[in-house]
Amino acid sequence: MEIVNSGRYDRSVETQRIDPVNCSVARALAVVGERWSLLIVREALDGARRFGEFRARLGIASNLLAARLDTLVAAGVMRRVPYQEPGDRQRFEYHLAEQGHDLRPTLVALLEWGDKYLADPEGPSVIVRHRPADDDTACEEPVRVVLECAAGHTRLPPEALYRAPGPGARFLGPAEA
Amino acid sequence: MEIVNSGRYDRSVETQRIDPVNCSVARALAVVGERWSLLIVREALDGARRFGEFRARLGIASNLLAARLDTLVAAGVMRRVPYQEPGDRQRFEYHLAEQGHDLRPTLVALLEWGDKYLADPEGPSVIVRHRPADDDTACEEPVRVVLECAAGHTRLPPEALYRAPGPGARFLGPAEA
DNA sequence: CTCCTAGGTTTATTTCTTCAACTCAGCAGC
DNA sequence: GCTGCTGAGTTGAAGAAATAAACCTAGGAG
Repeated sequence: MEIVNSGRYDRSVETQRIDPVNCSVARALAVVGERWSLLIVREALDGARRFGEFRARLGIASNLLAARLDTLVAAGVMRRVPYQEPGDRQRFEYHLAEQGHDLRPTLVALLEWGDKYLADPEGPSVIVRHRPADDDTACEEPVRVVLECAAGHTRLPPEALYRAPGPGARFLGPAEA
Repeated sequence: MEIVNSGRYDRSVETQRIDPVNCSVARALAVVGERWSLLIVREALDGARRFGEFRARLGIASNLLAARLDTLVAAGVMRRVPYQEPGDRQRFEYHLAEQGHDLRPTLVALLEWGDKYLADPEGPSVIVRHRPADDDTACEEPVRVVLECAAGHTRLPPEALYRAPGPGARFLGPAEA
């Protein structure tokens, strides 16, 4: 029953535990909802790649960091990439895979929420800005996350949404509302 | 060697634990990063209000549900509201506060990510749609989360962002990037 | 030959989850 | 007025996970 890939426990994508509803939010949380996972991804998005870098930035215990990196690699969020400093042996660093980059909106949303309700009295410690690409204007403006529907209505307020069943819907509970 | 800042981070809620960096993401996760919190908020956004409703939908143990609801109420994400069914004693139900509604973008982002990478073979089980308001067109189109900068550039890809220090920035680690 | 360093393991202790059983207050039926 | 039922929780034991700290390992430097 153990799906162990390289270390002790795994239960990453096959959790069976925290997936009481057939919902992608639950499945996403099964992968990145563990205690340090999103913070690791955040640091990776900010450029961290090496074990010690994550460790120093986050203050996480090394065994937990190792376990979380294993989970994230197994889930395809990060890749384990060998490198070799001149005059040193081969080691590994951890790069974000596409899946990891795609967590950016989630993290921006969380950051925004935290800034709004839990900010430091001095203000936010981090601002996400628009990095100008080659042909783009050099805007550097702060970035926010907005909800937009396929018809083009944008900046929808949270109340303007509702959940509708999709093709994979499965109603297992008694009270469906 | 441990960089963990000794005792300066009690000001927010009761975190104490997962706030190694002065960052709103970490603080947000201290509030809603516990194992069931976001799922509870999701159900609340979908209309759940009563203890038993959350319990039936999520399959969570009742003591944990009670504990999480307490945490969410203490953090201001939900409100505990008395109600009384005719011919029954007073009980409490749990309504989302504004803070809770503002988690919607985070949940949509997570849903989108889960749909992209972990979806059911049959497709997503839930689609978030635009609910038409009174004066609005009845669009009902699916909703996505997009990144938009203050200069109006919208649908930014994840790579187009970078983290810049804000007013409350505090650099405690060695490598700042 | 020993020390240093990055990148981890191992181990012991504390804390959190889970599951199951139990409480509590009011109502309904007998 | 006693029994049982229901929704909303508490309590307690057992297992899993988090934490902290010590330990290991492979190569290079002194």
